[in-house]
Amino acid sequence: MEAGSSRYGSPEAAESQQLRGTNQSGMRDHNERLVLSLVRQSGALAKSDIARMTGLSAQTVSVIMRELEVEGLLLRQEPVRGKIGQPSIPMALNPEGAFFIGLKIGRRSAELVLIDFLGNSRAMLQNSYGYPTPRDTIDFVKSGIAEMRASLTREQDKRIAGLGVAMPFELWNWVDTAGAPREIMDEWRNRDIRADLQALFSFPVYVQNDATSACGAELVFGDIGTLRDFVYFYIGAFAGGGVVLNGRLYSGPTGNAGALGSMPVPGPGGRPTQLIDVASIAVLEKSLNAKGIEASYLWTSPEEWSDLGPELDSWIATASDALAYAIVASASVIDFESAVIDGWMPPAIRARMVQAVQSAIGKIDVEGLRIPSVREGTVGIHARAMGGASLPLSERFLIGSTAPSRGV
Amino acid sequence: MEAGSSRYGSPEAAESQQLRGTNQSGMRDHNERLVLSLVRQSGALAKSDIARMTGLSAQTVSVIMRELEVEGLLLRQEPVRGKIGQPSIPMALNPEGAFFIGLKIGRRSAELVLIDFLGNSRAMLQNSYGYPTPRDTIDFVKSGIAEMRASLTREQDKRIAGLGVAMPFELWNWVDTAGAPREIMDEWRNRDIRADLQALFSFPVYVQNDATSACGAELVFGDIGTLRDFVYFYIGAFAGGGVVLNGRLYSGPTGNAGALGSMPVPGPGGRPTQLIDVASIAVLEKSLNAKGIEASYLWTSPEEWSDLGPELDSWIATASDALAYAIVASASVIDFESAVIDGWMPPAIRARMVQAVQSAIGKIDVEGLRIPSVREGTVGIHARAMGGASLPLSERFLIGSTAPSRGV
DNA sequence: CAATAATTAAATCACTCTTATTTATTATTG
DNA sequence: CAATAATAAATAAGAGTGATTTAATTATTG
Repeated sequence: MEAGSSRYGSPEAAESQQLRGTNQSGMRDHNERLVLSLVRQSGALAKSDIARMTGLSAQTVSVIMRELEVEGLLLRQEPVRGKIGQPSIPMALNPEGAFFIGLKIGRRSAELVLIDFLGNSRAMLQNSYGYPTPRDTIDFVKSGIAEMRASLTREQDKRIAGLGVAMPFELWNWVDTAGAPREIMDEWRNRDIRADLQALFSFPVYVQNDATSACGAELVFGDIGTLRDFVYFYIGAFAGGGVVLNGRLYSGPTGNAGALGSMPVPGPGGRPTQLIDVASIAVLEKSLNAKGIEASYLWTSPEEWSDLGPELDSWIATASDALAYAIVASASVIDFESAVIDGWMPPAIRARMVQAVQSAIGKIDVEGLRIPSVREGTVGIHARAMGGASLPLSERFLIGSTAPSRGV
Repeated sequence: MEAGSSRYGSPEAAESQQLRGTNQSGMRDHNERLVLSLVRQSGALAKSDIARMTGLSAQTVSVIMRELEVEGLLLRQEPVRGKIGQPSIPMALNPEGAFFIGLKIGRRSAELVLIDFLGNSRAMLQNSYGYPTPRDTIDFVKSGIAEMRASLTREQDKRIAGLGVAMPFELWNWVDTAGAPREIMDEWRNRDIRADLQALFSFPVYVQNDATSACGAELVFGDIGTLRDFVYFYIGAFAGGGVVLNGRLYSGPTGNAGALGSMPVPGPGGRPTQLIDVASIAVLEKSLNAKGIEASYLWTSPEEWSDLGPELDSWIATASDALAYAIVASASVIDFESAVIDGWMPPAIRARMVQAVQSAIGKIDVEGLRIPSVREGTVGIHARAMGGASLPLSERFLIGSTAPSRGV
């Protein structure tokens, strides 16, 4: 069985690759998603605002938004007075409009998160382990989701729109690094985890690369302003990335776009190495362990690391040099506006890394390029699970990138 | 005046960035483009084929294709018999359906090409120079296009759909390399060449990066089979690239996507350098000149280079190492299916380079990546001018990437 | 009260879909 | 080999959907 392309995907992944025609329901669907996307971006918008922004007629927008209000996806806000003319009525997303579940499968732990339509976390569960097994993971999901659903009203439960799973690319190749038995890893390789989970639930189940998911969380829930094209790095036990093009998460033909951990970079002494070998928490842990420093709190308390001394400083330095290099290389493939860095680390450390990366970029020859600005991620440590949850949200309620032309 | 984003673009570039709604004419436009794209890809297709491929109803396809036939864009072929049922009538693109003009502005010469709807070259003009000036370029375009149009019937002339200009990113930064006076280069910087050309013609004028254009030519006219995602390298006086995502040329938010010449790569001795500094014809020329070998025929006869000896061999070796590295780095940003290499060189040399690149990739650590296959470009030396011409074709007749959902 | 802007009802228009029909061809039967 | 059945392509007619246009209503400012 071919791995990869069949690993990631959605219920309809198979047919979506084909070029399809558009009909009226496709047109309406597109316009509805457009309205929801704009309202999400702006907080709240009046129908007349939407009409201006989309070029649709006021009447069309009126019909669409009334329907979205009836469906419980939009909430009427207080009329805005003070301007000439009839006061406008901003429409905001209804937090209770839909719910989404995200699952992150990591090297040391799994996370389940339940979020509402605005991306607020409503419940979160964790499960730690030495290494993940399919059986335990499915048990965790089964009981965890049951517990979460018990906290919802019947009305809310009906509005669960899907489960998104964020997991690493070819997790079964961890044999060496994770200290897991080969037969467990082979189980991961040979099992279709998406299908197994789909069998448990009536809502759709999606699977996506974990770092790509984190990137999706930044896109949908993060504070990115008008940013529409960026490259994203998530520094966890390993390092990975994601790519946003034209306001849309781009996961690539095989779902492995943004495999930035595998980017070749000049290592210590100029010898080429992979980004993941210098810019990951696992490397930091190893260097601490080598000095006899116990560092398991790196995994357990990402909100606050204790004083780490010079090992941390030199890790930040080498990791940032490599990240700077990877950003420049990425910018020569796609002219990203920004590079966003987040990870399983305290915000203060993240801020130091961003600063270090910015100054490291200054030392690289960037002629012929527009260098993306470097910023911190705004979602933080739970970005992967949140990103999993963002997947059904995007699939169901958000718009694709290239706007179909409106015609004249 | 801000350079870059305002440099490249189309007549409607300003508004197209906005998220627009879709209406019926947009839907029809989309479906028409879809039909034309599929017919272009397949050579000729019956209405029933299109209906199956698009998911549109047979009747809808019938109406659309009849109209395209009346407009002279499609040609009815001989009915296909031998299968059960009524014989199908394949519809092919009408070569006379539309005409396009491409202009390449290069370091040593400009090229004008007139192509038909199938991409066949109908006329080609060249203008050599030490360095390009805006005034001479516009004169060349004016007289060249007048000459080309004189060869067309009145009917054909009416079907010219646009002019596409392929020129380097920030051409005015050639001050050092091209030996051109600063004031000429500043003229390039401060002038809006697109507007100047647009003033001369009633059809739309587009401008795009030259290597991106070459990539577009490969996409639209090349023999790429079902390839839908690839990274493209064009090795000319300088080196540049392009990116195709989901079957569509991706030029990026500032039009500088695929600036692969600026990709940092390990140079001779492991010191980081830019791809352009090892993999460009200018570098080859310099190394030949250093040995006292006159090499101006590199520019004048790209179809056949004479015996070049060891300098060529070592150039191919270093260039290929760097290309291999750039391909791996690109693959960690986007999981391209293929890397396509073309350039201003004889096909035999191109073939040697591709082979060398393939074996060089084998020596790089590619864990966690799916390595794209490496292939030769199929358009060849005139890819940039052809790509310019492909720009109005794409804008007017081809489909965007993400298929708008068809709805249920 | 005049001007302005938001909103929406009603009528209209454009485009696709469904259904049914016509036409052309191959496959099968006696 | 002629007659019949099966299959597939193409299209006409009518229904349905959704956006647009037009015009009216409402709420506010100055």
